[in-house]
Amino acid sequence: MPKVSAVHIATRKQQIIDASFRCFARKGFHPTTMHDICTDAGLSAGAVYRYFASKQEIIASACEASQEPPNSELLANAQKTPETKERLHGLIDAFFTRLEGLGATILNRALVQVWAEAVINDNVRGVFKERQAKMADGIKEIVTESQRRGDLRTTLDPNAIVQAMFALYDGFRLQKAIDSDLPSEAYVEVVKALLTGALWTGSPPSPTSGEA
Amino acid sequence: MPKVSAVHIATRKQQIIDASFRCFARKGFHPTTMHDICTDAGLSAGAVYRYFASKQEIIASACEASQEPPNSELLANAQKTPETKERLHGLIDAFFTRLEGLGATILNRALVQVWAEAVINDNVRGVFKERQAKMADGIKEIVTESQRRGDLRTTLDPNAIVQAMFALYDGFRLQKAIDSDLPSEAYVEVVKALLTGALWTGSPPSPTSGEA
Amino acid sequence: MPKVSAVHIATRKQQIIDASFRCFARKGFHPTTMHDICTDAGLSAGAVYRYFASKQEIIASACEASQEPPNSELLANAQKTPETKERLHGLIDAFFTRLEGLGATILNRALVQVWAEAVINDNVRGVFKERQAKMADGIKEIVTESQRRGDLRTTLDPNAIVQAMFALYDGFRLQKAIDSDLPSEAYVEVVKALLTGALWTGSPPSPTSGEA
Amino acid sequence: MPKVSAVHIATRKQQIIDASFRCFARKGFHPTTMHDICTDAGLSAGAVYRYFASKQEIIASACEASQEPPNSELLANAQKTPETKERLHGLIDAFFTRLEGLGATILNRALVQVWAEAVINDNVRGVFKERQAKMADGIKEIVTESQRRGDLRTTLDPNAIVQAMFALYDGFRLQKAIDSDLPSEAYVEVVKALLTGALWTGSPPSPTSGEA
DNA sequence: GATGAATGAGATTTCATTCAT
DNA sequence: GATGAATGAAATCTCATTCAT
Repeated sequence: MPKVSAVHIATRKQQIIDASFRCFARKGFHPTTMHDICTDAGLSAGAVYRYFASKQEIIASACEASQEPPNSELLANAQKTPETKERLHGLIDAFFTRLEGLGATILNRALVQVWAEAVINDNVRGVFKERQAKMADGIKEIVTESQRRGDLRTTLDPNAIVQAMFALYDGFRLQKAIDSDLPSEAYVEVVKALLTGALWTGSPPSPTSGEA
Repeated sequence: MPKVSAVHIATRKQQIIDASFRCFARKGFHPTTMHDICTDAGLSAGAVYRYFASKQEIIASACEASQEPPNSELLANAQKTPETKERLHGLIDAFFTRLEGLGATILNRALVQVWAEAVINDNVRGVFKERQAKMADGIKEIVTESQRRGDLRTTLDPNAIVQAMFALYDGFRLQKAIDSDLPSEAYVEVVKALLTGALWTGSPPSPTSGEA
Repeated sequence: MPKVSAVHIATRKQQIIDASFRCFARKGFHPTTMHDICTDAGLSAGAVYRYFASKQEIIASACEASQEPPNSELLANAQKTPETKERLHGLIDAFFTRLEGLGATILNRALVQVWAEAVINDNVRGVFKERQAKMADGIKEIVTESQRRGDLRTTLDPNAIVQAMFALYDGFRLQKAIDSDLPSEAYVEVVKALLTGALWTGSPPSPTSGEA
Repeated sequence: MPKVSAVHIATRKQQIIDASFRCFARKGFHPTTMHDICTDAGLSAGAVYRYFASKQEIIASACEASQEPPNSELLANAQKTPETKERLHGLIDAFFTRLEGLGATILNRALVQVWAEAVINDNVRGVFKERQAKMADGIKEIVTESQRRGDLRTTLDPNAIVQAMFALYDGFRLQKAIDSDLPSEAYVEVVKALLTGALWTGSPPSPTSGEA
């Protein structure tokens, strides 16, 4: 019985989280009512409250769920690729490929709501920073490895490089959240070019350039 | 009398917008109550409603106010600088310098709320896209001019380059909204390096690289 | 479940309409607060709003409920009486008998509020005129039949005669709304006398009298 | 100075009462705001409050003003007419002639509001009943005189006859308040006929008819 | 387990009234 | 005297949450 129950509970919880995602992407966290979620999930208020103690708990669960699943696999794949340039391009493709497909718009829109909530809600911010830090660590390894190889300039702060990579990713998700029809291909090319020196075709940097 | 009145009205409106900004940055649009705004502005409910017809109107005004003022001056300055690299660096400095100072944290946090609202609110989204487009146009001129000069690769879509520049800016503002202590210097260096070919120190791109 | 629900809903709606009637008779539509209605109905605000979407909807429902139920039965009874005089007396008795009893004062007072609302509110006026017209049609048949028989002067406009009958009824209800102790008997006698030629005992009308 | 002041005060008061009348006829007492009245009167809130202590006072004044001015003259005129039938017809004409003209619709509509207020407001009801009683007294004299002359049946309660006369008047005003286009002529003919035995053309009443 | 009617605190908004200028 | 900005109590309505069935 506990086994069956556990599966049932997980199913119901997922059903509710899925519904809340759709609602949050459509109306944001606070304008979404419990009634909205119940209707979208096809459950009664009483049923929903059996699985989540409060709306806050649903918001927290949705925030957690909104973040990338542990991408150790992604990084492991990247590390299999020997050449730095191919490795970075592969990483970029892996991330941006996620932004295609039907569920991506809902995910992007919900993510922007999560950001807004992280700004004002200590708990959500805590979870958010933790996940972000974990992901950053994985990327940072790749960056410092690339610096060690002499493919990325060593005078630049590897943390800041990672921040820029996140910015290029999140900034684009924001743009897609607001305009879901935005195509990705040209943007991905630019990101690849930025990270592997293929944008700038002017005079090469002076030896000390970039050392502020 | 009209003179006095007009000034008075403008003052009060600004007072209310300022208060609402602080509230919105702290709690987000929807959890902020009119009571919060009244208290923060030091006015009674009736007084606030003399200047704004509804909470929605205050939100809309705050959204408009949150966006960069028309930065024609910024662009004009950039265009005075002859060399492309200096020009881009100047532009980057101009934008990121704004992110320092006391009000910047409030502005960044409020901006993330504006993004979240733009995702779910047609009116706010409309205003947002319009302003964004206007700013993008200015930047795009600089990008295409740089491509014409042969300083930026012409096979890359200038619109996508502008998108990447926005992403590098907005993505960082998001990070500062969530962690206001984040220092800017190292990040700015990376952005400059990215745009002027100073990050990548590995093998140069093959002639056809970047042509997807 | 639908059966139980339907009965339950009807019961609750009636409970709320009854309470609102008492409140409206006591304080009028606009000075009556939702709190008054909730208290009088013994329900919470939320419960009341489950059955009526707004105060306006309660007012509209009360206005409809305040009007005489379709009195086809009344008219059918009248038409069974062969003699015109008896027929009119029966009709008068039927109408005025309604004005006795406990609920009548509340009904009269609420009705005056409905009149006031009909004057200023297009929707209420529409419903009011429609019901009034339906009732007038029934009475008019009796009047024209009486004229055909030669019992009522044919030179008088039957519509105007019906209007006068309504006036004698509504005008008295107004008086009872303001002074609920007013006795009905003497008044009813006068109405009967007016309609069946028993008031005037002076010289008979000249043949052309009444032809303006 | 006191003389000038007195005139000024009276002028202003009248200006405010006139404005409030228009507002009350349009929206009813309670939905009318002080702002409505100020705007319609072309005065500021402060100015209005110099002449009336509260909205209630304006309502009370409007209620008083809404009632027929002491119609001693009307009655005196009637009493100059020797014959009962002419006398009653003259009285009826005098009353109903007032219902023509531009201001009459506003007056009728406002009057219905006054009735509604009289039902729920002790002060207004008091004033209303007093005025009503005064007017009734005058009419009653004419009725009893007519009974003494043998023109109206003496077995009918003179008070009830007066009530019926009021009902015929007020009931019609109600109808005109709701439908201002309603013509008066046919109705006036019916009222004259009712009161002077010209409606009923059937069998005469039995000697004891009307004695309940 | 599931339901959905009921609760009631709290949100937005209005408006009669005051008072400094 | 006149103005109209400001006040703040109170009204309408919503919605997260509970609990009897």
